[in-house]
This record gives sequence, C-alpha cells and structure tokens, in this order.
Amino acid sequence: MSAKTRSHEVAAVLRTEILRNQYRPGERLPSERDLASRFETNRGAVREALKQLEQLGIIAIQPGGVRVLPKEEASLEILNYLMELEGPNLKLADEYLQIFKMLCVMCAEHTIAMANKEQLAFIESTIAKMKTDPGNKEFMREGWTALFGCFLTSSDNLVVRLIVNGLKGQLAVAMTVVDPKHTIDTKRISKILNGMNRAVKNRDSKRMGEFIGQYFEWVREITAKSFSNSQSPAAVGS
Amino acid sequence: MSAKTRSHEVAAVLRTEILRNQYRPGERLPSERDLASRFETNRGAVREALKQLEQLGIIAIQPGGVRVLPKEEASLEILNYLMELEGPNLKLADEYLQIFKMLCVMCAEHTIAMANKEQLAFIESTIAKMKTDPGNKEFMREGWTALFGCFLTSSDNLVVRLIVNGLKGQLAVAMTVVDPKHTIDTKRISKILNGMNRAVKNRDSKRMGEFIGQYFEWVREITAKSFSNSQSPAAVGS
DNA sequence: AGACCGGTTTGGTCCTACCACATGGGTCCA
DNA sequence: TGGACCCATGTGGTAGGACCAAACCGGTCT
Repeated sequence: MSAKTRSHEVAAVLRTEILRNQYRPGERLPSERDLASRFETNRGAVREALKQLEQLGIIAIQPGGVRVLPKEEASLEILNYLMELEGPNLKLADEYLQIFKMLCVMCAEHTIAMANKEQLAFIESTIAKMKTDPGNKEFMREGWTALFGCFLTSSDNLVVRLIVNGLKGQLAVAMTVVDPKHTIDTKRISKILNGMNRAVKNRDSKRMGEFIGQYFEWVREITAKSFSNSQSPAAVGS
Repeated sequence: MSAKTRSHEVAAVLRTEILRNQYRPGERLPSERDLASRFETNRGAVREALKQLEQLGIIAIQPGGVRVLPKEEASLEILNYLMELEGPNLKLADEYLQIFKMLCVMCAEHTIAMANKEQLAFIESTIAKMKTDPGNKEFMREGWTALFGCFLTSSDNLVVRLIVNGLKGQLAVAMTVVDPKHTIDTKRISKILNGMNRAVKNRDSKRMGEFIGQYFEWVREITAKSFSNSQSPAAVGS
C-alpha cells in the first residue's frame, strides 16, 4: 500500500489520519520536527509530504503552524482516498452516480452530434455486444466503460476529461457496488439498449442522452436497494 | 504573481513553463541541482516545488529524471492556471459554461426539492433583487453568484462541491467574458427570472432546472458572440 | 555486433545551522 | 481588575553540505 518514497509514505499516513477526522478543521498539526521524529525520518521528507497535502487542499502551511482544512475546501482527488477509506457509502456513491450521469449524458449527446463514421460504428458495435447478455454485470461494466471512454475522447472536452481524471476509476466502483444477489431486470436494460441503438442510427443526440440518463437512474436505484437490503455499510463521513 | 514562499515561486514558474508547452510531454526537466542553481535557491526548495507539481499531475518524478506529463492526465486545478495563461479562449470558456450549467441545474433542482423555508425565502429575494435591474451585468453576476452558492450549500453534495472548488472563481470569469458593448436582452432575462420565480413558489424543481438551463444557454450564446465579434475581447483580468 | 563494465548523473535521504515571524505567557501600566 | 505591551520560545522558511542506490551513458572487451 505504502508509497514509492519516504515523503509519499508520510503524506499517505497523514492524509489518512486527516480524512479520518483525527484532527478537527483548524486544528494544528504537530510541528515538522515532531513529525520527523515520529516517522523516524528527516525534516526535509516531512516538508515534501506537507507540500503534497497542501496541494491536495487538506492542510494550510503557515508560519506558526500547519493547520487542517475542512474537507469541503479540498481538491477533487481526495474523493478517491475517501472512497477507499470509508468503504461503501450510499450517499457518496449516489453523488458520484449523479455526476457521472450528467457527464456521460453530456458527452454522449456531443459525441452523437459530432462523431465520424468510425466512432459511430464502434458505439453501435459496443451496444450490440452488450445486448447479447444484458444480465452479465461484468460484461455490462466493460461495455459501459468502453462507451464512456469513447464519449470522453470524441467529445474532446478538457474540463470533463480532467474531472473524470480526478474521479479516476470510481465510476467502475460506483457502478458495481450492488448487491451481487440482485437479479438484473434484463427487460428494462434491453429496452434502454434498444433505445440507444435507435438513437445512434438516427443520430438523435437528445434521445441518446435520455436513454443513457435512464440507465444511470436504474443504476442509482439498484445501488440504493443494495444498500438498504444489506445493512452492511458504512462508516459515516464528515 | 509570485507566491508566499520560495518553493511556491519555483513551482509557479515551472508550472507556467510546462502549461505553455515549453516542454513536450515525456521530455525531461532539468535536474534538481540545475533548477536550484537556475533559481538561485537550494535543492530542498526545488524538491518541494516539484512535489507540488507532481501532486498537480503535470510531472512524474522518477529516479533518473523528472518527466513532463501530458495535460490530459493532470488534475482539475490546472484549468485555473490555463485560463490565466491563455487569456480568453472560447472553447475552454464554453466547456466551463456547459459544466457549470449542468452543476447548477442539478444543484438547483435538488435545492428546490429539499430546501427549508429560509433557503427558499433567500432564493426568492435574490431573484426579486435581480429582477429590478436585469440589464446591469455586475449586478446580475453578484446575484447569480449568491444563488449558485446557495444551491451549492443546500444540495449538500460533496462531489459537486469539490468540482466547483477545483474550478474556483472561474464561473464568474466565464460569465463575464462578454463583449462590454453587447446590449443585454432584458426581455429574455426577465422572462427567465419570472419563470424561476414561479418555479420556486410552486416548488417545481424540474421547471427551475429548465429556466436555469435557459439562462446558461443564453450566457453561452452571448459569450460565443463576443468572441466572434471582437476578435480580441475582454481584458484578461486575472 | 553484441555483451559487459565502470564512471557520471540522477533522485532519495539525512544532517546541521540560521533567519524571520507568529504565538503565547508574563509583565507592566492605567 | 482589565488591558496593552513585550520578549522568550517555537514555528516554518531557507541554506548548504554530504552520502547512497539506482539509472544512465559511453567506452571497452569478447
């Protein structure tokens, strides 16, 4: 788990402690010298680690002391660490899904409107592939990942691209945090896939967006069901 | 524009050079020792600066040399610096506006559906204020900033919050990069504001979202017009 | 031509020292 | 008693030195 270098290690430990609310926002971190002795390393490594955390937006380094910032002011990247730490968390997962829904719909509409023949062909073939076995979760996940990647590339939107970078692989995570016992409503999925297929054929970007939106709404539903059925979760955040 | 500390200065200079494509992706940066002598500082400061840039996602530090990464793999924060550097840029500004539109619509719908009386009252009063002088750009900007902040708080969505953090004050920038000579279609704005007002009164979140979407579409339109009319619009600001 | 080897360069770590300033606690004054 | 003031202490910021392991590069040897 640890990191490549000493400073990354220190940064990881401190980041974890902060995200686990072991320090209250505004509270002072131990001094660089104390941290150095605690981690049995030198002050330089600690300073490098703190610089990273500062760039992450979870601490503020000032003469007089390092202070912890509220999570709400941090950088997008902390979400990945939060997800790792807190485990399944319905609220956060649903927030992810809402964002991904929007981004995906937006990119898909743009793609359908602007794509060249090859891209359209790829999209059609991917949808066709998914239609062969809409009950297989892993299979569907791969298909959606491919589709989303295609939309992302074709829409050529740097802002969206960077947001997705910040959210990294969490799309896959969010979309698979579902009760494995949950049986998939293949009829509904097939309907959506058929709709998407028609939308691509007619180059109807608006309808494409609607069907993709429907799919994400379905994912949100089953995610919520999974959480309410199995009481398994979850460490509360913030 | 320098920074609080030496390492921030160094980081800022290097960041600017990298974002200006003075290094090709994959290319090696000068060694830490060379950078230290170039900036007339010590190696520690350079290392701290490099750690920041690494966290920003624009460089990769490896034994053997520091390598520059392609912008597409960076963190969301670089957009702020890109905007500052490149000045007005229609494509980027429009991408911003699309994202802000989505986020704002989403938060607004959630807010209208869930808000308490005080929040609704604040929203109503803000809209009422804006209606008094829809032709005043600065005035409208303030109003929208207040509204957006309210939506952001009420919707209580950490993911959205962090995305907006990453995009920081660029909403205001993006919404004011318009030809100052452009006369505002007050009729259209008033119509939208009236629609929003009714939506709030009826707690019709969907309609609220639609009107806010309309507003952002209008902003996109006039932004595009500003860029096409005057080939060298708006003072860069920063 | 290919494999091998050694010197050079690179980042990673560690140490000591000094500076400017923010903080906090005590003193002093009103 | 309450407030303003001041100074010792601790903090981060900067500096420069040294050493290590590994990557890199050039030349040599097979």
